[in-house]
Amino acid sequence: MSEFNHREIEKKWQQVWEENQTYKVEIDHSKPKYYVLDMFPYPSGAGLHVGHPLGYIATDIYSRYKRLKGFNVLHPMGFDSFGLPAEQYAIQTGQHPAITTENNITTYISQLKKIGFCYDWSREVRTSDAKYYKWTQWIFMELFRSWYNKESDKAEPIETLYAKFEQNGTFDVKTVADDDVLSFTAEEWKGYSETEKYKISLKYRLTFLSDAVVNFCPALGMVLSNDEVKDGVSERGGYPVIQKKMQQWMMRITAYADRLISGLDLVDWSDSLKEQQKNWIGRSVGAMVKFALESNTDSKIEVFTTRVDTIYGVSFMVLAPEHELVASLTTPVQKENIENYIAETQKRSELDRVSDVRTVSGAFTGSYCVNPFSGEQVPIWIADYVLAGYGTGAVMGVPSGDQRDWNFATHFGLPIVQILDSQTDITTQADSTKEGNYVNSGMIDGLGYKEATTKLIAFMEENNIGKAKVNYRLRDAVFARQRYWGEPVPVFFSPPTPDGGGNLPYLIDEKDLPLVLPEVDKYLPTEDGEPPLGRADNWHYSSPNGGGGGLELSTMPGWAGSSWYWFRYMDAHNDQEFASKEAIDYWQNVDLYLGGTEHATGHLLYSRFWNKFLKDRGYVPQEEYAMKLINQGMIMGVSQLAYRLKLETTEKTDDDLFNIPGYAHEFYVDNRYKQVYYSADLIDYIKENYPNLEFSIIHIPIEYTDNNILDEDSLRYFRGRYENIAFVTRGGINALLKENENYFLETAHIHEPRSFKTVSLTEKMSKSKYNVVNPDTIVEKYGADTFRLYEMFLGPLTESKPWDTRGIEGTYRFIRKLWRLFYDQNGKYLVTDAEPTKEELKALHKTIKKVSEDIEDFSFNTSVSSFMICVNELSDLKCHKKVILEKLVVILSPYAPHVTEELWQILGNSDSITVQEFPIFDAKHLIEDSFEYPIQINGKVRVTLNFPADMTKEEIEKLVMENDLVLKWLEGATPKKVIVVPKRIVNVVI
RNA sequence: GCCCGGAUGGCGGAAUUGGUAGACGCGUUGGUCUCAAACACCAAUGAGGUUACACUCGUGCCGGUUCGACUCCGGCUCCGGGUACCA
Repeated sequence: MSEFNHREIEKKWQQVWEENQTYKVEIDHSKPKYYVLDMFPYPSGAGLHVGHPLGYIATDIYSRYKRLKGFNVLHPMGFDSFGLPAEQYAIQTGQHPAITTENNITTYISQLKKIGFCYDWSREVRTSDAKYYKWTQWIFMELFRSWYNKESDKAEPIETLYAKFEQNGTFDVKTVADDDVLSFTAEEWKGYSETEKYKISLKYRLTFLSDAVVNFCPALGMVLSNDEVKDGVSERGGYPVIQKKMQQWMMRITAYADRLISGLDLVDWSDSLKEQQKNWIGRSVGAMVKFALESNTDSKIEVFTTRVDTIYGVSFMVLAPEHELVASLTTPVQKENIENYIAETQKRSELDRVSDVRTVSGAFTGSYCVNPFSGEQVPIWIADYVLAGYGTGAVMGVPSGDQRDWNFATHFGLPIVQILDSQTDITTQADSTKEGNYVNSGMIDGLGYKEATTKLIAFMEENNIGKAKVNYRLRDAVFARQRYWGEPVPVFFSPPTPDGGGNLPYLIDEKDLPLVLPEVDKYLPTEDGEPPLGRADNWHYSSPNGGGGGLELSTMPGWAGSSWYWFRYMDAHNDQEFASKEAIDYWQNVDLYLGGTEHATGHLLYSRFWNKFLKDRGYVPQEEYAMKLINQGMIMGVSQLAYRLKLETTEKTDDDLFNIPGYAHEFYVDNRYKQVYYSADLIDYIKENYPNLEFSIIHIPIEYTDNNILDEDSLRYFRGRYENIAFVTRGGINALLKENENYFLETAHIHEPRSFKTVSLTEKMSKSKYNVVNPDTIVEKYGADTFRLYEMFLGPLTESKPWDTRGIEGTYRFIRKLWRLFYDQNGKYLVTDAEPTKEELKALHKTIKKVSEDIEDFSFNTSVSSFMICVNELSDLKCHKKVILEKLVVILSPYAPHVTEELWQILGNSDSITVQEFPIFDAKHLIEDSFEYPIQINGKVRVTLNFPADMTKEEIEKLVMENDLVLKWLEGATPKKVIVVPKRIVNVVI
C-alpha cells in the first residue's frame, strides 16, 4: 500500500487486532503489572460525542506506552448500565430498559472500536448483567453481615459483636452505631431471645434500615441522594423535591470517615480533589455539652461545639425548628408565636432558606436551660439557621465569638458577653479570635485557649456533663431508590405477627444469588405509592431453611455497581467469587485511574469506602484502590446563539411592527421574511428602546459560523428552514447604527460532562443545540489516528477546552507528512538503509527524550508538538533512513496505533509493533556544541554554555576569552550554566 | 462568605521551573503550482516604529526581590470549579 488511506489501514488493523486478540491480557508473573482504568461510562442514548474519548485516548496512550516499556498492562472497559435515563425512556415508551441499554452499549462499543483502543474486550463488564450484580448483591450481604469495631478500627463479622455483648454487654463496645442509645449488660444480653438479639444487631450492621429524612421527588416517584438534588429541585428534570421520612436502607460510610481522610495521604491525587473530599467529609473536632433544663434538670439538651472554651459567653440556646424537644419546651404563652414561626419556616422552600442567609429570624420558646459551668439561666430559642441534620440540631449561642450568634443576639436584644481580653469591638461585630486570656469565664479565667479547652473537657467528662467529640458533615448514605432499573436488594421481610412483631429484614440465602430483577408491566410506582417492584408477580422469597417473606421493593442506588467494578475486570467471568484470590493478588489495585472531577464527592468516596470494607474483611489487599488519579478536563461544546424576535408574545399592531427597527424593512418592504433574528450587538440597543419586545434564543449550527460571526449565505443555502429569516445587523437598521454589517452571535460554552450517571434528561437534547460533534464523522473523514492526536493536541489533559473542528487539519497534515517520509507523491518507496547523519540522530533522540518525559508527566499535548517538529525536521533533511524511521514509528505508536502498525510492516517487520521496546534516548546525540553554533537573535549573539561540574572558573574564563566573549562572574555563584553575550555585559550563573 | 484553580498574540496553547517570551497547531495575508479548484509547498504574522534595519513597549492590575521575573514575594481585579447559615 503506497497510497495513504486511513480508512483501509484502520479497518485492516482493527481486524487484525481482533482476530489475533492482540490486546488480550493474562496474569503473567514474569512481568510487572500495571493497571490502567477509565471511569466506565453510562451508555446514554446519544452515543459518544467528541468529549467522551479524551480520557480514553489518554489512558490508551499510557497503556500502550507502558506495554512497550515491558509492563503487563490491564486496560479494560465496561459499562455502568443501570441508570435513570433508560428507565425514563422505558416509562415513556414501555420498552424494557434492558433493551435500550443493550442497544446503547452496542453503539458505544462500535464507536470505541473505531478509535482503536487497546482494551481487552474479553473482560468487559456491565453492571446491569445478573452475572455482575450477583456480586454487587453479595457485597451488600457482606456489609449487612458486618459491624464497625472502633477499637480495632475495622469492619468485623457481626459474630464478633455478639461475642462482645455476651462478654460485657454494651460496656466497652466501641462502635460508631447508636452507641449512646442502647445499654445493656452481658447478663441481660444472654437473656434476650434470638430475635431480640437479631433486632439489636440490626442497629450495628454496616447496612441498616433507618427512618431517614430523605429527598423525595414526587414527580419522579423516587428518593434522591443529596448530590442528585440541586437548589431544591432534582438534578435530572428539575422537579421539586420535598423532605419526607421513609424507612430506608443506609450504608454506614461515616464509620470510615477518618480512614477516608487519612487514606488520602497514600494516594497521588490532585490537591484540589483531596481538598474537596476532606471538605465533604467535614471533620470537626469539638465537644458535646449537655445543658439541663431549668424546669426539669433530668432532661438535657445536647449541643455540639467546636469552641467549648467560649462556654461562659453563652447567652442563649437555639434549637432547629424541627428539634424533637421544641413542642415540650414551648410555654403556653409562647405557643402561638412558636407555631407561627414553625409554619413560616416550613413554607419557605429550601431555596429561600439558603439564598436568604442574612435575614435573622427566630422565636423564643419561653423555657430556659442552665449553663453547666456558670449555672446561669439561658433562654431557649428556635431559629432556622440551625439545621436539624447537623450535629445535634441545637447550638449554644456565643454572640461575642460567632457572627451568626452575634447577629441573632443583636436582633433580639440578647446580652453579648466578652470572654477573651483580646476581643475587640464586640459591640459592632463578633470576634472569633483564640488569642489572649479568658475573662468573665469562671474556672478558666486567665488561661489561654489550649489549656482552657483541655481543662473544660476534663471537667465535663468527670462530671458527666459532656465529652470531647468529633463530628462529621458526611452523612450515612441512603442505599435505596424507589425505582426499577437497578440491582434488587437481596433481602426479604418476615411476615408481621399479630403482636406487632415480625417484619424484620433477613438476607436471602447466598445460594439464591443473583436475585434477578423481575419483569413488571409498567416502570412506574404502584397506585399506592410503592416502588415499581411492587408490580412484580411473586416478588416473594421462600427460604430453604423454612420461612420467607416479601422481598425488598427498593433497588440499589446508581453508585452500587460502580463501587467495586475494578475488581471484576481482574477476573470478569468468575461465578464462584467476585474475583479470584490469584487475580486480586496479581493485579492488586489500580495504578492509574482517570475520570471526571464531578465524581469527587460521589463515586470516589463510595468506592473507596467499599474497597476499605473489602480489605477489612480480608478479600482485597490494599487500603486504597486508585493510587494515581487524574481528572481530565472537559471538552466544551461551543454553541452559537441568535436572538429571535418573539412575534407570538409581542403585542403587535401594524404600527408597532413598522416601528421595530429592521422589522419594517426586512419584513414588510421585502416580503419574503417571516421571522426576524437580531445580531447580538443590537440587543442592548433594542432592549433599551423597545423594552416590550421579547426574544428567544436559537441555536445556530456551528458549521455556519466563523467564531461568533454568522455565515448567512451558506446557512440559507444549506439549511432550507432559515430561508425566511431576516438577520438584522447594525448596518441593517436605518442609518442609525451603521458601523458593522456582520451578524454577531452569542457564544456559549456548554459543558458536556463525561460521566457515570450525570447524563441529564435535558442534556440529551444537545443534538438540537447543533453543537454536537460526533467522533464517527471525524474518524470517517480524518481517521482515528488524526482524531487521537488532535484530542491530545488540543491542550493539557486536565484543563477544559473548547472543541474546534477546524484545527484538526493540522494533525491530519502531520500524518500525511509522516507518510511522505516513506513514499513520495508518486508512490515511490523512499526508505533506505543508509547510515543516519548527526542531525538526523539528534532530531530523533530529541523527540524520544521529550516524548518519554511527556508521557510520564501526562503532557500529551506537548509531545504531539514534538512529533510534528521531528517530522518537519526529517522532511527538511530529506531523511528516509530505516534506522531513524523505525524508532520514530515505535515512539509514535501509542498515539497513532493504526498508521504506525502499517508503517512498521512497510519497513519490513513481520511482528507487531506492540512487542517492540520503547526506545531509550541516547544523550550523546543531544550534546549541544554551543561554540560551533551560536544562535543569532535580533542581531545579538548569545551563547549558552553547559559546563561539566568539575570545570574550574579559570578554565571557563579561558574558554570564554578564546571565543571572543565577555563574562562577568557573580559573587558566590557555582557554575552550572552560563549565558554570555559577546563584547557586552554578561548574565551569569546559577 | 469560605476552599481550590486560573489569567500569555485573532484562537487553542508552549516556555527545560529564575535565563533569547509567544514553541507547535489553527486562522489570516501574500506567493508558487493549476484552465480553475482541491492538495501541496514557500514567506510573513504580539503591538508601535522603519523602505529595511535600529529602537521602544509587551505575559490581568499595582508594588517588591534580583544582573535578570510569565515564573518568586506582598496587595488587588476578573474568570472558572467546589461548597455553604456546619455551630
